[in-house]
Parts: sequence; structure tokens; C-alpha cells
Amino acid sequence: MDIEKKVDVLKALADPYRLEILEILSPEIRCNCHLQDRLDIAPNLLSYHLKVLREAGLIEGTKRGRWIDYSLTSDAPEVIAAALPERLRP
Amino acid sequence: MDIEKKVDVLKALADPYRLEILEILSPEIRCNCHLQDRLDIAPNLLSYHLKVLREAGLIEGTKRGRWIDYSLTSDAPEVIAAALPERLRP
DNA sequence: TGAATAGTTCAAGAACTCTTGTTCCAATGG
DNA sequence: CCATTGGAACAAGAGTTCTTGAACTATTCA
Repeated sequence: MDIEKKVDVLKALADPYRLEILEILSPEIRCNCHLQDRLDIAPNLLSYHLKVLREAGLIEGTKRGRWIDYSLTSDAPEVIAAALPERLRP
Repeated sequence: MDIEKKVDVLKALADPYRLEILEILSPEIRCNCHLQDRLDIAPNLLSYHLKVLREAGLIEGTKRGRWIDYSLTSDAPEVIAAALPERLRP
């Protein structure tokens, strides 16, 4: 993974809303509406943060009628591990 | 670890210079002058980035005459692990 | 079909971080 | 002691990112 990409992933993680979204999504798939209920955040702002996470390759969404089900990507843990300095991976 | 502190740690990681500093320091202690040689960066800017890493608890420096030896803190790996979403720790 | 709703996208401003230039402090060595 | 050197601290500007408000698209349901 090149350094630009590493920085993108780490920047995507480095925000309170986005960390909380990842915590919510980490045990299970959740629709956007569920995130909306839990986060006390404007809809368009939630949308923005979801986009940042999507572009970093950490989450993905599949449309279901009016809603979108978001989940972690299967390789999110690897993506995060690869972004950390080599000898500092926990 | 509270969420503000997690964000601070992740922000500290999310910069190309700082990632490189951590890579350089991860196998061994290095004086500031060595970092200066390797990084092609203004001295005061290096100083700024070292300060960010220091305040995040990832590195520490001990003065040796005119130079400062920087090293990773012993709990840097734990600090990083604690900053990541619980189920996403690699 | 047409109104209402869920979500996204765009643009502008606020807030923050990075970078640069300058100044300051402490240690070295003549 | 005084000039020099390495590093840190501060302030101002540039560049990013976050937040807000408005407009837009797609789906649902009367």
C-alpha cells in the first residue's frame, strides 16, 4: 500500500463520527436509517462521512428500496493493518 | 480510552511525514539529527511533527547534549490498538 | 400521477492543520 | 565570555477538512 493511501485510510479513521459509525457497523449490517437514529447528525453530514469511509474502502452500501444497508468491507481489518507502520501493528 | 484521545492518536498517525518518522524509529532509537538527514524537511517543521507525535503519546525524546534521542514509547502499540474500533484491531 | 419521504450532491463558509519565516533558548567550543 | 549551532516556540498565511443550507434524484403510497 503506498503512503498516500495509508494516510487516506488513517484520516478516514480520525474523526469521532466515523469512529462511531465503524463501531456501530462492526458487529452487524445496518441501514442508513439506523445510523441516522443513533448519531444525532444532519442527514447530509452523515452522508458525507459515509462517503469518506466508502472511499477509504472501509465500508460498502447496498441499496434496498428507499434505504441503503451499510456494512464493513470484508477486508477492512487488513486495510487498517496495512495502513499502520509495519512494526506497530497491534 | 475516550473518543477524543482516539481521534488525537489517529490524527497523529494520518500524515506522511509522521508515518515515516514512526517507520524510522520503530526498529531503533534515533537522534533528531538522523531524522533531519533522512526527511528532507525544514528543522522547525520536523520539530512540529515530533511534537504532534509526542503529544499523542507515541514517541518520547531524551536530551543528550545538543541533540535529542527520539524513540517510540513502550506502549505505542497498545495506544494505537486502543484507538482503533474494537472489532477492527488487526 | 403527484405529494411526501430518504438519501445524496453541490456550493459556500467556518474551523482546523500544515507550512514557512522569525525569534528564542540551551549547549558547544574558540 | 561570545559566536555558533541544534532544536523548540510563536505568529501569520496557505491549504484541507468539516459543517451547513439548498437543490436534486429515486422510491413509496395515496
